[in-house]
Amino acid sequence: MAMTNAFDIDARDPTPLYAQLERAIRFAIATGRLGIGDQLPTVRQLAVNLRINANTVAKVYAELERAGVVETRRGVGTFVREPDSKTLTSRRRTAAQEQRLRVLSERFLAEANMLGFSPAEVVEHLRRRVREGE
Amino acid sequence: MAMTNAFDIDARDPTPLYAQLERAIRFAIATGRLGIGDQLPTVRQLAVNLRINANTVAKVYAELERAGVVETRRGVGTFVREPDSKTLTSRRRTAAQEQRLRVLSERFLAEANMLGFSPAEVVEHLRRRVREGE
DNA sequence: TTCGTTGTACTATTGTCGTAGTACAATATG
DNA sequence: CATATTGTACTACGACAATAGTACAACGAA
Repeated sequence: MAMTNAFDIDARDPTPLYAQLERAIRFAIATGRLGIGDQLPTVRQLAVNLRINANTVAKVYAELERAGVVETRRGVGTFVREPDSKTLTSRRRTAAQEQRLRVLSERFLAEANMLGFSPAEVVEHLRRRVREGE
Repeated sequence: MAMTNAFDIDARDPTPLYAQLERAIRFAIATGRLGIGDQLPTVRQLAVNLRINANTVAKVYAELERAGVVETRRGVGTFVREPDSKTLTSRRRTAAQEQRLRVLSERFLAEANMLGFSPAEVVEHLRRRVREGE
């Protein structure tokens, strides 16, 4: 059972809860903390854990279902789906994307720095979290 | 002329515009793109540039003023203030900041993932950058 | 079959976000 | 002085976010 639950949600963050949760779940899958076939918490259970409304969780699950990230079966649960072949192949690596990653990274490091984290600390933080799921 | 180009905000991002703009301005100051005493664009001008409502810009300026980041003078403009001494010293490491870093990390990795970069690739990219930057 | 669980689908309510428009106060400039 | 510019304050409106509550549909298991 994938019971490392409680995704990172911050009600004080101005980003909508549903957006935070969707990111957190995709993050968990991308880092391997949630593997293919793993069951996600039930709508009601996760709502209780995160102290948010069940409707919000249901909205996220429905969106992830629509995106093909998870598969939901009534009366059973919600499970991580195998990545679609299209999702994997339709991504060319271009110089423009490298550039955008650099910009993204710079902004990320700067924002973390505003929170009082040094670049080295941030890298270490990320390294640990990405490692968690393998 | 102060700031020619606009700040980086995205209406498609679920994060509220005012939050994006506030972050962008703080970011510009933190990275030195906006120096102490520099004038920010006027409320109306920035609204036109970013194609958002003037009220939204005004809300951000008011918040930054309240936070002591900028100084506003009617009929004149809005200017970057000198950092308050308290602002510098009161940066203790708290659990809330750790939580914010986690949320920030997830947003970052999610965005990078949409560019086609896996979490492991992103971490490696960052690791190299940080090492080079020093 | 019955029962409980899970996802889904509604209604209703509250608060926030963003826009549009107007008016006003303070300042610089001619 | 008058005028334009800048920030501020306010109303109103539509859309969305989040909540609470209820009911229903599909499935597994007893």
